[in-house]
Amino acid sequence: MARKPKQQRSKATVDAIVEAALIAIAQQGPSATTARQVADIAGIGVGSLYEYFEDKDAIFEAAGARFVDDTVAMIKPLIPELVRLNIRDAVAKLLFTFRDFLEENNQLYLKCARHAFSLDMVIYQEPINRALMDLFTQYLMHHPDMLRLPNIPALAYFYINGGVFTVVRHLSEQQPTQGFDELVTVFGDILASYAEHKLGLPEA
Amino acid sequence: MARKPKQQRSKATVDAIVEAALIAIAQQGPSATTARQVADIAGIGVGSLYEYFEDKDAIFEAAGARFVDDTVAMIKPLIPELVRLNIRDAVAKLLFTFRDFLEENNQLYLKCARHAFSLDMVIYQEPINRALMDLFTQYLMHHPDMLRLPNIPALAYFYINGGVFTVVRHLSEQQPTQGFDELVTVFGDILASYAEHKLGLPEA
DNA sequence: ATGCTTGTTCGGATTCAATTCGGAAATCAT
DNA sequence: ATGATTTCCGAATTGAATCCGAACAAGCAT
Repeated sequence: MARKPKQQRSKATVDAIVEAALIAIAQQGPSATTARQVADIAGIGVGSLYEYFEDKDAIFEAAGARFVDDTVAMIKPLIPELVRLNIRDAVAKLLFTFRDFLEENNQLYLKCARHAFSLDMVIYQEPINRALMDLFTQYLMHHPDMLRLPNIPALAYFYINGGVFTVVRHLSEQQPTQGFDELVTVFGDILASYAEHKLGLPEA
Repeated sequence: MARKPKQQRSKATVDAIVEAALIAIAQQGPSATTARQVADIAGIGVGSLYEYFEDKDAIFEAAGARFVDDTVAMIKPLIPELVRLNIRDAVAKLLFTFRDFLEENNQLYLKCARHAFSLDMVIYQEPINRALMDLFTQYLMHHPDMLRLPNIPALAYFYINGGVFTVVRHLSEQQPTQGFDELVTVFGDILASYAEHKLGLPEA
């Protein structure tokens, strides 16, 4: 970004640009949105875009960062509560909250997330994965039996990466083959089965 | 523009364009590759690109289609063999074969796959999912006990979508947190645990 | 308030990639 | 081998991305 916004006025401009980028991405995806469109939506001149952003990609990265930060901010406060639930309930609570979050603002974030899984973009989502990994870890700490599970890192890797992608894809589906509820059940069952099968029959 | 190649000569040109597109995408991703680069790699003039493709996106779609067809062609013949194995072995065999396939040609396909998970592109990958779904279904048919499993469609949806994404992401990882082998083990265990937990203790 | 410095906005000018198109070259059919 | 068809191409056009210096606004003394 060429400059740092010093005054309140320019902070608002940067903010308007990021918001506009999210709207444009949701509407048409990043590759189809032009700089002029973003400027128009933000209600500013084209040239102003480049005062605070190196190029179009930098704008999209900032928009992605906004999404990621909001997502993390949604997950973090849930952790203390989720950690006390059994696996199925924790998974269900998390997924329903996540869905509601993605559906907000007329699916603004869901429609953006559709474009976020190019593995080049995915690095910017790392904070989300870290937050979920944190949740996973803290859950294990509150259920020490589960620390005996084999392959915990690989399990978490698959569950988190595969889970986020699958949920976003399912919610984006035009005509889903099955309901979200069934998916939530399976998500919970898979993890619970793994734990119960590998350990014995714990879990209240 | 958008003509059909009639002669052998032009078929070769179209082929060269598709190959060139795959190479370019692997190197820099679609949004960073220019029409001129593709033409240069293919060893043809820029204008020739537009004889058989509407625009740059159409070229990328064709490249994607090539990848998808090759992938399906890799999966299909495996099915009869996989269907006779126990879950863990079947999953392992499939994943190792899939990895080798992605690693071919100096990771050409792996490096392309990195860019294929934007959910706009993902529709073109549907044949891959169908092939995997077919494998899943036929596996169940050969192990009829498993037909009693609850939520099979949702299970398959999560397992296939999440699995493909996770594998490609892991293989693309610069410095993986865990080995591919651990991931394969978890993939097998997760599915086997679900089956064994839900049914009783089947599976040889 | 006034003058000065710094921060901000903007749109015309520039640059570069995508796409078009008409003519030249190759292939085909007779 | 000649006319018809197919293919190839690169110069010209188009449009989006980016730059930049003039014009405007805010901060801050005095």
